[in-house]
Amino acid sequence: MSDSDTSNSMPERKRGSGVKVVYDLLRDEILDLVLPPGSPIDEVQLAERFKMSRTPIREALVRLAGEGLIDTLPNRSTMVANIDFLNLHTFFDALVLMYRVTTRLAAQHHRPEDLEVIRARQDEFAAAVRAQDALAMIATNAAFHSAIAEAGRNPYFTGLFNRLLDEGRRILRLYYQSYDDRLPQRFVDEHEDMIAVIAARDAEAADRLARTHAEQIVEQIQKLFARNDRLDLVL
Amino acid sequence: MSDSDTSNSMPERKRGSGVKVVYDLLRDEILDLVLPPGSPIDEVQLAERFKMSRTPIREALVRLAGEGLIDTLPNRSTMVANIDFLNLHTFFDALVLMYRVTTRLAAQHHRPEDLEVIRARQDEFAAAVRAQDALAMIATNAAFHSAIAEAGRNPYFTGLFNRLLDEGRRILRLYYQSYDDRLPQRFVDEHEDMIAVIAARDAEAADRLARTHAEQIVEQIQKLFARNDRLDLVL
DNA sequence: TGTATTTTATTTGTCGACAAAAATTGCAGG
DNA sequence: CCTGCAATTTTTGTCGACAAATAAAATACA
Repeated sequence: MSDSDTSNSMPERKRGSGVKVVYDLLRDEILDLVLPPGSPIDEVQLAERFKMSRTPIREALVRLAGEGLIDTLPNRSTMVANIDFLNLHTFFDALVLMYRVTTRLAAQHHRPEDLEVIRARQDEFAAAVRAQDALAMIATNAAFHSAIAEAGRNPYFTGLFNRLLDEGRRILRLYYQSYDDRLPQRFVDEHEDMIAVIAARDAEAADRLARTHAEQIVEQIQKLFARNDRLDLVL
Repeated sequence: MSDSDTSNSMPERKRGSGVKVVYDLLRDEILDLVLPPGSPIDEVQLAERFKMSRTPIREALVRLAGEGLIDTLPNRSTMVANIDFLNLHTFFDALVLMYRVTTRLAAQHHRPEDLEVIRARQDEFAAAVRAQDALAMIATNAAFHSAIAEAGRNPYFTGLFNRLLDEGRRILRLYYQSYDDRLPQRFVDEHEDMIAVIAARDAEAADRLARTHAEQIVEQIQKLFARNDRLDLVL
């Protein structure tokens, strides 16, 4: 055996890092649907899984609840937040608007180093499309647009937008785990166009492109829904 | 003596209510600048002030940190979040856009009972203007627009908008506590116009009105800043 | 006197335990 | 067999205590 577990009863974990570990992992598991919507969350189970007290677990849960990723009834069980399919249009409205405004702001306020990051994300997205890896497409697409939003440098918008992208990741994964459609190559091309107009600092064109791009994505999602709604409607 | 403190060592406080009490009060004190930006927050002091353990205090602080009302350095002191005067334009951008979109959605999706609430808020705002109570104006104005946003029924937008209104409350209070300018009667009239176009379900007019209204408020704030900047510039 | 280093004090993160609330089970009576 | 109540188990909110990390103070040394 290696030296990693010889005389080691210390937690080997730095003070204050516990919450972050739990928070990050739970967050990923929720967004990846490893913990599907409605799953009960047991504090003591998590406590023994991470080998720490319930206190840091609880703090992580409070933060997740603050972001709307888990629902917590007082004195009652806490569970992974459900997806409100009945009001999806509010999600789409917000998503399209944030696509537009963040891309527009990126065209206005980006700095040279931002473009490199955006370019890198686009390359990753293109690779995912080539590999026809639907899950990777979802993740890299979100990262691409998040990078654009960061270049816009408005923390209020990036905050909301990242939350929307997270929620979208959950929604898409819900369908792409059974149907591995490949997102069209067109999205890759549109991303290229978006990079071009951002680099050219053309705010109007950026807005226009982002809008049509977002609306196409929304349409794509709605198509998936229409196709699946007659199968597993479990209201 | 009455029977309220005879044989009463019970906390007289319901289980689970502690966090909410602390959260609500701290939140109000932060927004009202009773706790000015940069104030240190001492957990144990709060604990003895509210006569409870540090645990619920901590949970309230985590939630406040999630909303950006306090900043918390790991293993270091936590303090009331500062106002980023250098990037106020990002705040204004977000505020104007949310004014527009929430008012537009209210015109599209409001129900009859929403109008009654909005009307009530507007009356309160008008009363505050008549009384020339600047602090009440700030609060009732925020409540008025928050009610409009609720009528728009998009939780993503209302969430961000309420946060922006909170931040605006802090910013305004910072100046109105020394300068009790009276916000012009024009705002009252514009509010009336907004109610009218919302009731008429005229989304375009609602958008237009909200935009000019918001931009006037921003202008008002910027005037205050220009006037005060040459006095207490403490960079 | 000023600076570096050790010592003390304060504060924060974590823990185990306990008590209240809800969920579950067991039981009695119809 | 079902229904309503009592007892038990499980789960959640709170507490006091302890230890790590940092800040402050004290001391040593140049």
